[in-house]
Amino acid sequence: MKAKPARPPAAQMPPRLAQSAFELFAERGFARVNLDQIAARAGVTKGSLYWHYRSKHELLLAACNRYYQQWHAAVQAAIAPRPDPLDRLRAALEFSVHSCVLDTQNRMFTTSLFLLMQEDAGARAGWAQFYAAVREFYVGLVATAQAAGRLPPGDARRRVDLMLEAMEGLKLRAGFEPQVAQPAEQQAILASLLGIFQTGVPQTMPAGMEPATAHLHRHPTPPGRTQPTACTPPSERS
Amino acid sequence: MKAKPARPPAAQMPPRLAQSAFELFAERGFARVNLDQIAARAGVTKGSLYWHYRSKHELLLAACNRYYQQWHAAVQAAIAPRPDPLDRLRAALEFSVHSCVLDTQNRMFTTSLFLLMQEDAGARAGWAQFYAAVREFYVGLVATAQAAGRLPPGDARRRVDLMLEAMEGLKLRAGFEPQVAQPAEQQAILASLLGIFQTGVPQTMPAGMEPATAHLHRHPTPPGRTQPTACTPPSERS
DNA sequence: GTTCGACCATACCAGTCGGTATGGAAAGTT
DNA sequence: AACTTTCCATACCGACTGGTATGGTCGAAC
Repeated sequence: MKAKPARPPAAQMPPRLAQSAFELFAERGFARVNLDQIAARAGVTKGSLYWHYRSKHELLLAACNRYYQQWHAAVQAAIAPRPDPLDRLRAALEFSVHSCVLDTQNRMFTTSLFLLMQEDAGARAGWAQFYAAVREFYVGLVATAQAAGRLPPGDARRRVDLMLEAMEGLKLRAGFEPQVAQPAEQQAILASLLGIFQTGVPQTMPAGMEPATAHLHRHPTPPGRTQPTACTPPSERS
Repeated sequence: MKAKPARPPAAQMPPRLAQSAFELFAERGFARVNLDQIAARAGVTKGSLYWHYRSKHELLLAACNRYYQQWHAAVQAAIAPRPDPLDRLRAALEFSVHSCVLDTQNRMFTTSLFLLMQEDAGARAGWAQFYAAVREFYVGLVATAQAAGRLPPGDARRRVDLMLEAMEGLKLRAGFEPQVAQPAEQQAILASLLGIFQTGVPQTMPAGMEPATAHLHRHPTPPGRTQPTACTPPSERS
């Protein structure tokens, strides 16, 4: 029996702190987390934190690494059991959509990180490296599926870029339109994303080939409601 | 000659404060702007600011309205001279891509706003209203072009959603991959976005129809570099 | 057992920021 | 002119935060 708690080996302190930082940043955002909270969750105090990390900013970069590693492990696990190339792509997309739409920690952390990127070159570089890795991952999936004849040929990299942009935008949209989290909507979004790869070269329609039924399709939005009312102007006081 | 500066009419004070807030939020982000700076840019002091606005948060909503109005005016001006439906859509997309990729104020402001949305229902509701207005605007453009036979038929709303998500993701990506701001790249991205609307119903390719030339398409990424190295772990100190 | 360095806690500092209290000037009303 | 309302400036408070100074503890080497 050991009377004293026997403090944990110091070697695992940096990862523990990084994990605490990641969790808290993901829960409240970078600006709303202070160092005392991060240290407390890791079981130490701020003084110890500063022994392992130079600043709050350095802790953020460590938290980014946790995020990268966790994403990579999760998506690899999601596609591992699938042998078919198109199935692997679909599984990866399904996992990504699901996590973008439901995982609020993911949303909060990346949003917070994007804000910091605006003024922090280190965070920019780190994310750019992560994005490049994700892109290569998806390009590999798409190219394999194309080579296997499960997808029509086309510029895989450019389509992956479009898909990843839509994925990131979807994550933001899920923050204020929660209905995209419904299973049916998720499936429809997944189909849209998959459609990016399933289409051939887009056929451009020249001017002048107006169909006879054109007059049947009416402008679906009443012209009077086109102005964005936005939120109510808060300038008037009671 | 008037000796005194003759203070401006109070009626225009709320818009001036909202504009100052918008500019500063767009330059530095919500958390890094204080009320003294906002008041100073509007030519008053914090005490006066609090006469017109109840809190920093209320000022944020007012700044949102400025953003909404400015976006709407700018995009309307961009498409006004175009009579052809497809041209109007293209012009709107070109304007949006251009502003997403180059306008760092736009990027900073919306990113900051997205972070606040995570915990502020008011900001969420305001943005949702703005997003709905933008979506209806684009759905109108697309439906008109479809009715005129300049675009193939298809679910306009769902395609607009996909396009808007990609647009928002593009804005984020432009923050850490500045090469997307190059004109040629902008054009390519514009083509990708337009392609969302120019494609018909995506043709699903069933399994087993492997083309004879499948072995010619090689995996374009060397398999050894698939692992994301991410940023260097900052846990080790010198 | 002494020493030394890695590791951690306590206390504290210097600065910042949102928000308030208060009084005075300008403009309108009677 | 006297009075009220609207609008704005000054001064200030209280809470919080990133970062530091300093001293203590524990284990291992000698």
